[in-house]
Amino acid sequence: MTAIKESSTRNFNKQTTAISCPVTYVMNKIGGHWKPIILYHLSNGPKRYSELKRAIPQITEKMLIQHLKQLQEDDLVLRTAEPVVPPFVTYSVTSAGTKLQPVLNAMAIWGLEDMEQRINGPKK
Amino acid sequence: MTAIKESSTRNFNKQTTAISCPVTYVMNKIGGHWKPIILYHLSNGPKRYSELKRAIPQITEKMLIQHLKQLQEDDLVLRTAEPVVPPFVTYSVTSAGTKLQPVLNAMAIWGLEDMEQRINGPKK
DNA sequence: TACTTTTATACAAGTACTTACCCCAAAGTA
DNA sequence: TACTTTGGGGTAAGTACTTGTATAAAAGTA
Repeated sequence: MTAIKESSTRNFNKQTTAISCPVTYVMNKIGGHWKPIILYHLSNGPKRYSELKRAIPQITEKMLIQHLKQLQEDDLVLRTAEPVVPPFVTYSVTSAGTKLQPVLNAMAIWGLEDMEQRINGPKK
Repeated sequence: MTAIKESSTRNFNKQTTAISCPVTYVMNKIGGHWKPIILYHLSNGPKRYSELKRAIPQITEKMLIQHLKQLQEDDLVLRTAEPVVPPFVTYSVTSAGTKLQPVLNAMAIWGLEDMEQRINGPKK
């Protein structure tokens, strides 16, 4: 997960901004190219690690695991492992993750509308 | 604005994901640590470049200009320059930027609630 | 003349994020 | 024995994002 240099200006800004700006706080949790997609695939119900991997073919395993871990730390996703061999691990969204869905939907709606206007021009 | 390597896998993923995932599309527009803050300061009315700079002391001029440019390209912010010396430049939000405000608010509300729960624990 | 103000631009260096590739355990199966 | 399956871990390299510092133009002012 590549260590972060605590003392960097960048990191300091990130920390302090996240505290004073709730929007940045949210973006730190769902930013990056893969997290919204993972959350989307999990929103239809729990999925196994390998199902996610198949559902998102472009993602590398490294990225998938890394983001799943971060989403766990942020309490948006729950990991359930059964101690069998081969392993059986299931991921699902938590209640906090569920409450986030309307926000993601609102973003999606704006995004779709914006894309459309950019293609067709503003409607009369 | 540091050139982007068109052929990189990363850039390819970014492009294709933005097309198929409207949430990522939105995040590409308002992601980064400074854009939401700039939009917030502009939401209360137009501001001059130097006013923004004073309002956000931690930001470097480089970052401020860069993000303002990107916001212009994304049609979220409007730049109005009067041809005088010294320059007089005003920034304001466009209609697309205004329509984005409710989304930002929804994010802020979720963020505040999430922060609170994380501090006080879940309420009964 | 020298210095200030405003709105930037250019270049280099530092830091973070992503990708690519190789490795592992333990049980089941051919 | 050799190979497959599942859910990962580790390291290095490539790419993007942020910061830091220097510089500019043209008018006004000390």
